Amino acid sequence: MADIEEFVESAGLYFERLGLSRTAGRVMGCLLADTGEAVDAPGLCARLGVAKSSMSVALHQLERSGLVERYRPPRARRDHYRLTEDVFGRAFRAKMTEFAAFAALAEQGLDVVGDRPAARARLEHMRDMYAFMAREFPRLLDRWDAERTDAARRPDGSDTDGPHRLRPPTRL
Amino acid sequence: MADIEEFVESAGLYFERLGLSRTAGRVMGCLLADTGEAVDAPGLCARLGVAKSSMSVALHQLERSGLVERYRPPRARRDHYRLTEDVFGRAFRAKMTEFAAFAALAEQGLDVVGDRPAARARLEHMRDMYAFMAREFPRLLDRWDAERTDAARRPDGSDTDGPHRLRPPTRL
DNA sequence: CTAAGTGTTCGGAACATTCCGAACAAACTA
DNA sequence: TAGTTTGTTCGGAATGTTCCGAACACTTAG
Repeated sequence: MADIEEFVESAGLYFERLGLSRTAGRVMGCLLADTGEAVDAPGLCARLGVAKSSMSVALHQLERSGLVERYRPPRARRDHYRLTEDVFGRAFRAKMTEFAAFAALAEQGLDVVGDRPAARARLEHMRDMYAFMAREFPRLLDRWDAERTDAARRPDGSDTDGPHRLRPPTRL
Repeated sequence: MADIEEFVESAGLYFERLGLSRTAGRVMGCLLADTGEAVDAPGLCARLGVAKSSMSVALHQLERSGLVERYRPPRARRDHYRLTEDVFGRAFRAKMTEFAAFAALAEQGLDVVGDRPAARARLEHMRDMYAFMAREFPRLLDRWDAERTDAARRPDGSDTDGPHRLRPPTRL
């Protein structure tokens, strides 16, 4: 423990379960804890010991899922990469679309199931529950943002609870 | 479209993205839309065309994740399987543990990262946000249950909105 | 006690995915 | 424009996963 290498590897595992590739997860680990703000592809290749082709697809993956953005510093020859402004908000929003997808799956089931009442009730329950979650989850995000800025306005700790009040609202 | 076979296959894909195996996902599709309440392993094997060994591990997977439960009807020789009482609630709760896991990952990062302020702020943000979600998500489930039973008490449509009021609260 | 039936475990085959190195395309410099 | 650097794409090797069939426990009926 207490080893950065292990953290990067753990991040690889964790983000892999989210549907990314292993190396993409390791890149996330590097961007989160190890490297500074501005990294380039060759640096990440050397850091993780992977070919630049693998790094290319991994970075594309991260870019398309909105977790990482690419930018070109003025007068620079190569692209640089950094975490998106609101990485975790995007990750949560991805979860939300997952909920919507399951609601759609239930809808598809309702289209093909006959009139057996038990199955219909089951699928309607599934559809409504996932739709409810897809609808309410963004509001949870809003609440998080609200409490966060609220804690920033009163950094004396006068708000009630939650660990999120302990820090200023640094826009990571 | 409008084909049960396609729905079962879609369910296989969708639940596969949740970490289950493909056949386990197909079994979920069958239990959701196709088969009746009580199915046995040989029936599912014939229905999906898989070996009974694969079905055994798939059903174990579903049982350990709490989506399916096994029971033995009185005087029956073989086990039967059905969806858990609160399948989707359990699925959501699994998501919640995923949030907690990511909070723990951030904590691990805080243990190994030095005192670079940017990285610390990033990881603290990550930890607090995921902890917030892990904490608040169950309350969303509670709200769902509350509105659902509320809609059941007043099935005249006097509650405001949401598709969940359209059905009686059949405990699937 | 014997035999039939049910469920699990294991080794190997089939399958899909990931990754690397090399070839390719594109952009910038001189 | 020629040459260099950066980034992407592609075929093949390697890795990991899933599935099947067979062998193995365990239970129950007769």
